[in-house]
Amino acid sequence: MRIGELSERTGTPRRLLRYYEEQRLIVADRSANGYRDYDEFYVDRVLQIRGLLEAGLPTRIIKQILPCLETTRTIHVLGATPEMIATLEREHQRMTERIQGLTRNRDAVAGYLATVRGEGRPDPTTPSPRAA
Amino acid sequence: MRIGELSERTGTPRRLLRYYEEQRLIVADRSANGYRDYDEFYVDRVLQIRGLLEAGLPTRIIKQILPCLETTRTIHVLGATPEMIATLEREHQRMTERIQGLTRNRDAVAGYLATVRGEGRPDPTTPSPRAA
DNA sequence: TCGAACCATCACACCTATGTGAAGGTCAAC
DNA sequence: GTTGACCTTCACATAGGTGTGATGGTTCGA
Repeated sequence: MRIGELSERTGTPRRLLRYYEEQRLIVADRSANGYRDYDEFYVDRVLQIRGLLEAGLPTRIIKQILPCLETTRTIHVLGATPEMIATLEREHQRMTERIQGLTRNRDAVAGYLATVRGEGRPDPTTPSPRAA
Repeated sequence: MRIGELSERTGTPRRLLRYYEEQRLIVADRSANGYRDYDEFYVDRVLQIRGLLEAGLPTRIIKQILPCLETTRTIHVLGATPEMIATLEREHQRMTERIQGLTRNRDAVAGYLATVRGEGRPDPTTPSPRAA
């Protein structure tokens, strides 16, 4: 498929698809006329990239962890250099910390919401933790 | 305490403390000589801000949710406007999605690590999902 | 009274992920 | 064969979180 279709199917501006390519997160074949030609595969891949970006990882790191996250679930064990494994371990660690921090803060927000919603007479649409 | 101490105790560059103030995430008293004067309280507060930034929230949003997250755990129920509650609900939702996305990807990385570490013979320190 | 170590403001610079538009090639349909 | 919808590259712009340095005031100890 060409860039327009990939853009539409992933909800990603063409500009960004070119950017991801520039950052070497994806690689596009070229048809005779120079147009980018994407395999079906890239729909998932782009979605995954966006998910990781959304999660706060920089393209630099995403580039490193992507090869391990084949959407086909065929894990690429081959070619795992020690440096790469170290990077992954570090990043795994960071992701975990991030998740914890986010969770803590989200729960704090949730607690606050429960309180203000309850404000004496509990809101039936949103059971508060203690009201449950 | 002055900015230097707060900086050191929170591991945050002075520059950023001033930036957070500019963004109105924190407010500093001023002593007679014009120096910023921080209450003990701000150590926690700054740490919290950094946690939220680290989690990917922009200062704009952090500013809104901070008043609900008093570290003293004295929840500020007063002055919760409907707009603010709506923002919080939206943000709570986004945080949850973020956590899910992050978790999914982290687990994928973990799975990969478990595989390459075990490379045939499973690594006892990292139980693989199916081995468990 | 001098120097070191603080503090202040201001301002320019950077990086990353984006937006946006210009200038031009390709191709299918009318 | 021209129009319109695609595609290309190039390039400048913006926003948010930071880095860094210039320039100068305050405080304190030697």
